[in-house]
Amino acid sequence: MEYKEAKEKFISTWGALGTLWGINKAMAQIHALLFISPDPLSMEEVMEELGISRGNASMNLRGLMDWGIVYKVNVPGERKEFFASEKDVTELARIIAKERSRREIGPTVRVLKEVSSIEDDGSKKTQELIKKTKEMHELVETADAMLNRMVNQEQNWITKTLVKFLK
Amino acid sequence: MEYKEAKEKFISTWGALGTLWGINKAMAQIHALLFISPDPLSMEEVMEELGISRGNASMNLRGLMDWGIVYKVNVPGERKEFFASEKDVTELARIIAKERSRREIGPTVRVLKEVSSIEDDGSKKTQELIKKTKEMHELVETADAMLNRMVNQEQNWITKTLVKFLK
DNA sequence: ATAAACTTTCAAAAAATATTGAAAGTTTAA
DNA sequence: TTAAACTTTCAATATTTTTTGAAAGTTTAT
Repeated sequence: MEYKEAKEKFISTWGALGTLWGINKAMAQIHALLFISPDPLSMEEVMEELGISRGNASMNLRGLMDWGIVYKVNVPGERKEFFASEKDVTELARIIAKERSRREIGPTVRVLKEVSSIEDDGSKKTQELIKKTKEMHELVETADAMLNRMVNQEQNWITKTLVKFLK
Repeated sequence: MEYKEAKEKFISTWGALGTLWGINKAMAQIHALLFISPDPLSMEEVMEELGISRGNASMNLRGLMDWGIVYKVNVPGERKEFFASEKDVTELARIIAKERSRREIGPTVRVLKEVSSIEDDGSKKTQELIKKTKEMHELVETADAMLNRMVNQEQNWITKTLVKFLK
């Protein structure tokens, strides 16, 4: 396997994984392409490399910028815009974890909290609803907090400690 | 908010979250319904509660059984089949983490390993591809291992330790 | 102020995914 | 063995999501 094949394999695999995670194929592939590109790419180059339309490239590049994992880069002497991906994988993980937490977990936790706080009318089904949503609330909150801590501040201590157990 | 509203809110929120995670709406909603139901439900009851067709209920119940989070339950004196969800949230988390790891992370890790092992021809772009896929490989593997450890064996020790930091 | 170079927007089209419902299949009781 | 009770399958349909491409918008150079 040489460069071209490897690159295509990486891009398509990343795209497929993205799909499973609710990120559309084009967006995941654009990210993959920029991630392995040594230099920033223009929209034209992205379209060309991935065989996608101008509109698609434009919208998904903006999507990636909204996620905070792709930046516009100014190339001196060039009029058009160039794009580059965050290259530090740990920073990438930090951003993704944070954004997913904010966009998905947050709203869910709020509903779970709300539902688990309804008045107990004494019926079996109400009690079951309260009990289960309370448990779920606790689980989701704990998992979310762990994830955030892990990719954030206490990163080093926790990573080091956990790594001992993983070896 | 009383029972009916709370229940509907929980089911629809869980369904929406499922969608974001690549699980279809019906499947996530069936799970939510069974999860808060004090007793096992028949296919008929599931169809009725969620307003979905027989075929849809059948296929998605099977899907949930493939994930290992829903079981058939035999109700004495009844001919039809009844279904119940795994009720322990930590067990639920364990099963989901394990299955996602097996189905999604595994194949991705394999490709990353393969791509990062191509021969270095000395070119800048090949070197960047190797470097980036190696880093990504390491990150994904570490995250996956952490997740698995966390929901598995060393669960207690790690949870206790982390919880100190979360407080 | 003009026009060339470039980007964004968005309605329409295409593609992917989920759902239906009825026919085929299976199991159970008598 | 028959038929009723129930479940599964799958082609057709509906829905949702993604993509396109051309018109509208913006920026820059002169």
